[in-house]
Amino acid sequence: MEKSSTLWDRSRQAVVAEIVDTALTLFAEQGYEATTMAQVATRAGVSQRSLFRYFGTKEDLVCGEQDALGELLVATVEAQDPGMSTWDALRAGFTTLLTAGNHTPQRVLEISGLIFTNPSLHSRYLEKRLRWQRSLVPVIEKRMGIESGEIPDARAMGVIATVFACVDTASELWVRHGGKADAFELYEQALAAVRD
Amino acid sequence: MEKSSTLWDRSRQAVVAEIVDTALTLFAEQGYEATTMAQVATRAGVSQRSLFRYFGTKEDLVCGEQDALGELLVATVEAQDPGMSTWDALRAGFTTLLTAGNHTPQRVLEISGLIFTNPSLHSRYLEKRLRWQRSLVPVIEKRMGIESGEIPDARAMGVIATVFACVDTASELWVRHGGKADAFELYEQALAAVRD
DNA sequence: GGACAGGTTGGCAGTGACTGCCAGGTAGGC
DNA sequence: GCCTACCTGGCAGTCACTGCCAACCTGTCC
Repeated sequence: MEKSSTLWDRSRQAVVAEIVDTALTLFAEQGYEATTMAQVATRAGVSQRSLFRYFGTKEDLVCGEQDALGELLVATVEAQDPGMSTWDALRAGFTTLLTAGNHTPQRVLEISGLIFTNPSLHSRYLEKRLRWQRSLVPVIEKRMGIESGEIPDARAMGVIATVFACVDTASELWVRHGGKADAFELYEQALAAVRD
Repeated sequence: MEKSSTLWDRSRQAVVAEIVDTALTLFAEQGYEATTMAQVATRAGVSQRSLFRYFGTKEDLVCGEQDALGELLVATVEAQDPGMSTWDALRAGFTTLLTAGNHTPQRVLEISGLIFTNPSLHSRYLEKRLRWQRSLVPVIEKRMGIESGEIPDARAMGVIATVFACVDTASELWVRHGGKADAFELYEQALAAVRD
């Protein structure tokens, strides 16, 4: 059972990767909006119905793997030394994400470019990021010595939202510099301006 | 020409207001997703085609007026005394927004609730907010004594994004407290936690 | 080897948001 | 009254996405 499940998983992973690949190629060729799911399905050699089973939405073709990264982020932040400052713990989390993606820098730039230039993709991405923020709340509350209630604490939420805001700022500027700027440096600049 | 345009504008405003009203009623009755544009059109007494001419998308039925508020925000921030700190200028902008809406608190709560509970609405809202942020960049750069280039400055973008993050935090918590909390106080808490 | 059960795939028909096009109406300037 | 211009409604079409059903493939138990 384990072996077969692993086998299936592997073939599934391969199919998913190939679909993403053809999709990104098509997006690069014709643009995101102009590419239909039918085209992606045909080119990738699966039925449209199966395509929608693999990726619930068209946007997931681009930001589908975000969910896994979110869990990694939360886990990493949670694993940081409790003595470390909240800011440093969150930075450590994002630093881990930087190296966790299994994509080449070119591909990351390509995907990020897609996300930042396409409104519907961008909002989808923001929505996913928001889920990360929510799942970080208890972790950060604990770290800040705040008792977790049913409704999050404004201080914890504010800190989390701010770090994400600066990360987002850095990402966008990194993309607009064509990947030539140092994203980490941009993040530090943004956060320093905020915290004086 | 002026008079007639005003007349048209007025009737147009009335139609728009009535459509929004029926839409919000339907959303409250059946939920946002479960309500179709055809229903809204029929109930409001316009054709589906005209409904889509008034509101380009279903989401605009809820967050359509945001664009006007964005311009007001930028204008207000720009009009603040140059001696005032960046943070205070931005706060002044949002304070103006608080009183600018022509809705009752109940309605604001209803709309905010819709936005925060519905993912597609929420991301649409975030996207609009992002456009506000972009248009604020030159204003804030000037205020911070930074020369505006083609690509925004990380410090200015970071500060703007942070203020929006805290405003968003305060709004969400305000909604989750059923409108019973002081949104302004929540904002101050969030920002204070960020800036130590 | 053959029946069986679980999960996977493909086609098909449908819904709902949204758009382009065309015909008809309606208000304002002459 | 006439013409121009804009607004409106209806119609048909596209596209993302879903439910349903039949075919299928795979490993299992007899």
